[in-house]
Amino acid sequence: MNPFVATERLYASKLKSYSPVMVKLGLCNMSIKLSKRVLIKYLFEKGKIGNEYVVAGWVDALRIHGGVVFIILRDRSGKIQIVAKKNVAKSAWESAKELSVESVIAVRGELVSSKAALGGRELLAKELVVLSRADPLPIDVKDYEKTILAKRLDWRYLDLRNPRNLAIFLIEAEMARAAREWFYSHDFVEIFTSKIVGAATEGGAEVFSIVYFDKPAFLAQSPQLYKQLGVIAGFERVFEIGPAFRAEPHHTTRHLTEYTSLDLEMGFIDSYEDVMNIVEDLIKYMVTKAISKYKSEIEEYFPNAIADLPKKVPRITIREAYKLLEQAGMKVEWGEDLSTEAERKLGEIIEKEYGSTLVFVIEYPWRVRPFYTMRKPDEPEWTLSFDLLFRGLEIATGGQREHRYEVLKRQLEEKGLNPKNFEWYLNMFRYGAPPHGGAGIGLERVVMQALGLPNIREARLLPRDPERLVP
RNA sequence: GCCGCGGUAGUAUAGCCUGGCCUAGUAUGCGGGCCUGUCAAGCCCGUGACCCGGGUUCAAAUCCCGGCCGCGGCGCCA
Repeated sequence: MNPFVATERLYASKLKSYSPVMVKLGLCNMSIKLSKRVLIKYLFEKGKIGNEYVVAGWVDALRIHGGVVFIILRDRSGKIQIVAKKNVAKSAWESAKELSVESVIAVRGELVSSKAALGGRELLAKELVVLSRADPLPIDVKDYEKTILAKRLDWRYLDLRNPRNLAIFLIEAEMARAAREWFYSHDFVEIFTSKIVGAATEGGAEVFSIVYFDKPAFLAQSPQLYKQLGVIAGFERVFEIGPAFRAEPHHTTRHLTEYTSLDLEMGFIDSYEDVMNIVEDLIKYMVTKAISKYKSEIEEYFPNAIADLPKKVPRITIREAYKLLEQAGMKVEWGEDLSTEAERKLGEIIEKEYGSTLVFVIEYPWRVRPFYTMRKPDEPEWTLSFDLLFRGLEIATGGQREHRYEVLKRQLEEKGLNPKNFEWYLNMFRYGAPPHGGAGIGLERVVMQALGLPNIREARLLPRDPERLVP
């Protein structure tokens, strides 16, 4: 049995009986059975000219003439032209000429070859049933550029009827799948940590407050402390793909208040170099898998997408970065974090000098890094940490963590945090904690930079920003 | 949070600076008509809008003030 038909029969077998709604709609009386449905792709790959098939999907386009109606029907596998002719099947033609774009229909028809039709085949309708008629559309589904992003997001489910916008999420899903595959094959254990927390994890980014019965609580801004728990507990290597929340009122094209964080943490490392090796390998695997699987979609819809990734990702210290930026005529503050403009500029410089769209910037100043970061033994003002920039935008942060109890406690206090709030966390380091490190990767940012999207909201199914909470 | 730009039919825009000729233009959508090979179908007819409140003026889409909403830059971050 061919895989397309098999999938559809699997669905059908779950529908043991018709629902009262179907009876009311008269769907039980129609001679088209959705259980006999084949995917459109099947008609082009395996369909026999002259045979009858049932297809169903959305009306992608409509061209209504006098005695003939052309319908471009779309399902998840592709598109095919349906022809309804008055002198072939009058009732099918009558239904067809009353259709609207994006309505859902089922068609029984004969597969015929046609020089004029796309792909050389079309379906000559014998019977056509309107399963759900669509009202006039509030946004332009055919050409997404004709509607501003804010309105598209208000009607996200219609926006995704556009294959370009849907492709973003197919690619994102493939990246996440590839990441999991990579982690599992490298002996990492997937963990699922709580997103409701009693204390802010890092003290840096703003957190969302929630009410947890009678206690104050927060939405987790990062699984940082819990993935360290995983390592110390004895998993040694853990990862998590989950949401992270940031209550920063950003108005930019690269921030979300809720995003997907791809986190990893590993024990028994010699240095943060080990973590960078892992991150480099992982990112390459994720991105390469996705862009090769969706090569044709990317060529068709994303002119600014990257073609491939560099073989070797350069690693430069932030002090070298300051120098490069100064040489390029930019004013930089030594010992400070890189500004947005500086990161962008650095991305350009590295791409020109090293031919790489990716760059690790290492040894960030202690004053801009969180308390758990391990400092450079010989130069304590600098840290064993890194950021990964992709086309001038930070997509990952990581480093080696401080695992020595006394040092960690001192660093916590130095950052002005109250050790009482971190008691459970500090205690972990009293009962055997291996040297370890890890990183966090922003999934939407990877997608955005890989595809060259102008706004990160495009890479999030239902984005949350300071204003947007619906849908 | 600070700063800047904007809000005109379902959608996208013109008009605003320099108030009147705006009965608000165009494209697309939508409704109707003609059409049996279209493929962004075509042709004809029709439909539909100045964010809200206040002010200035003989006169406001246009100028001023307030509000709401949207977009972007920065800081910060993934």
